[in-house]
Amino acid sequence: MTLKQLRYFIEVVRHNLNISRAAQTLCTSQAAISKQIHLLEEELSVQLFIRHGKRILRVTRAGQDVLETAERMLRDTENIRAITADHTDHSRGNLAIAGTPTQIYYALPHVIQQFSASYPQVQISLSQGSPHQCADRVVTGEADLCIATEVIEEYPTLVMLPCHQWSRCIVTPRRHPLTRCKPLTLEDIARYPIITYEFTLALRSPTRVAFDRKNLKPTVVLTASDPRVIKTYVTLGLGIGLVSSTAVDARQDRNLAILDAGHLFEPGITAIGLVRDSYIRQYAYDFIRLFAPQLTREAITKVKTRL
Amino acid sequence: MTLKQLRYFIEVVRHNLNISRAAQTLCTSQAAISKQIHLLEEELSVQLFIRHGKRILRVTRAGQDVLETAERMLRDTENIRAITADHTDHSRGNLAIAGTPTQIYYALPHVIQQFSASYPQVQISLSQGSPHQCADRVVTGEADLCIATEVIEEYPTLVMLPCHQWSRCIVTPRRHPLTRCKPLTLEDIARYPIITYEFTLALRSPTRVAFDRKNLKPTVVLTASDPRVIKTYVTLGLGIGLVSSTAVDARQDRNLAILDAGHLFEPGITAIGLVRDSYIRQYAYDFIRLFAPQLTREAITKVKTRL
DNA sequence: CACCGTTACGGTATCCGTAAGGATT
DNA sequence: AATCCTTACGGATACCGTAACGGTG
Repeated sequence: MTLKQLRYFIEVVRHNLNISRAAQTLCTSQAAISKQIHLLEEELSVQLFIRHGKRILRVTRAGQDVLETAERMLRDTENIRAITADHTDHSRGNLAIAGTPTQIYYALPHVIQQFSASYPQVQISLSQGSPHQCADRVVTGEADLCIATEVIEEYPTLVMLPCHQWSRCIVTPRRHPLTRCKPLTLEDIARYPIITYEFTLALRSPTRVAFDRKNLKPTVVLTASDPRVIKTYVTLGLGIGLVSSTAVDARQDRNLAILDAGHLFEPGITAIGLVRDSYIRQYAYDFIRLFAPQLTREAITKVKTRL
Repeated sequence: MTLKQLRYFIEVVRHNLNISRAAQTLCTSQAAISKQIHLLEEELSVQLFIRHGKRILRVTRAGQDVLETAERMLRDTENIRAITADHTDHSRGNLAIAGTPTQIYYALPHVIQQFSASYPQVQISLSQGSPHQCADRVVTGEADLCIATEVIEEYPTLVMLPCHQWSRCIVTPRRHPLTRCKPLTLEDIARYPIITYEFTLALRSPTRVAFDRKNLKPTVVLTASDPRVIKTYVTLGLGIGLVSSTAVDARQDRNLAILDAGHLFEPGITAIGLVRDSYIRQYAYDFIRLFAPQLTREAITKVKTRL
């Protein structure tokens, strides 16, 4: 059993059981991968794949179980690299962050500015996506951490650290009838077409629950994951926006009216996601502390080692 | 980075930084190990060892951190082997149990008899030692599980599953004056020289606490980890024995008087120890259930994944 | 002097890439 | 017909064991 064999196995599974494609990303030949996997299967005397002739159809049960452990081993090789990199040079390295657009555009710029000042040698890479896409990137190792606008619990290897609460608000064109509703109620809101995030009105989401409780069925005319998109279409008069308060700013959004809706919906929670087994470099701890001061190194280790 | 390199590194550390001895257990040459470790250090661009000329003095801090992760990786290779073995043949394999003499001689025989009847193809190996030695064997991977007479919390990778409570008793030669003390008190016991386990009267142990509370300072004339040894010397009149009730049997120990002391000391707890990350084979789960029926597969996984 | 780690060297085994073969969609 | 996995083969590479070298206690 070699790391290479496990690596190949994992990459084939990740490429939908296509050895040829896996070979491309691994910079080797199909034959090499095929051979190594056969050797692995021989050594373990287990079929990892169910084959039909010369096609790989799916992963066996044994293969599934092996896969989980192999993935941890691969993560551990990355951990070892991170450990040694940390020991040779604290201040140099990469930090890949996956975040939702709200975080990337509104919460992070200030944090990253500060961080970059103290760690000019650390290359930061940002990628944006839905909360689940972000979580995915962390689990697969493409990102070191994710910052999402909700707590994701589907992944056993992912640890979510709650950071901040955030409330929701309604944005409308200026002089919109809603601006005269004081206090603002759910009934008022439900009267107008809504533009909001993809998952805001998903089943059992806090907002959906709030409307359901009053038997209101608001219409959603448009969804987007980027609050700037939402605000643009609100300006065009397509509907009213239901977004996070972090995504609005009275000065920047002068062409919009901002109506606080914190009293109408349960607050949301921003959380940082990490892979449980992953080694966190010193500067990553520092980054997290800039984002959420209560998350000290000790606090994080505690959450990571317990459940 | 290869598994071989990590394996070599770990084994050198385990052999007190002696490459030559490590080479023996690894069935290879000193030169091979030396080279691979240098290659590893080069790839990671980190010194794993502090050397003085051609002596290896100690492990660097970086080396320590790498070691921990490397050990998990090695454990994971064992896990993969166990996984695949489980899928090819549920009923064949090894089960290495480390236990204290009390468990090995008194609690386990019946369990192992039953187990062996349902899994005749599983080779059981028993090793005995002090609770800490047993825990050590599990942590280093020499044993799959340990059964100890106390809960050991020093090892972060070790998960202890409480199984049974046990009480203590006093064994004396027949017609000993103590047999006439009814009810038996701590003061009575403290009047005679005591023969007991090594750690029974350690600081803050339940027994020590009981004596301390009454300001009694019993004398211990002899300690042993094996209750049969203790009983032998009790028979010879050296003193009275303070042992676990599991270690006495009215029929087998006819030449001794057995006095229950459950009302005088806090009960002890028998626990099974497992390495958190380890894959547990089906028959091992079955073995554990034979020993402690409440420890189902689900119960164990729960404890293993949470803290 | 005994022990030990490092370096050098030659043989072997392994692994890769190319290319051909065979199976499936 | 196109795609894809497997097998075969030759060459390059990596690895190991032996042995000599250089430090250390």
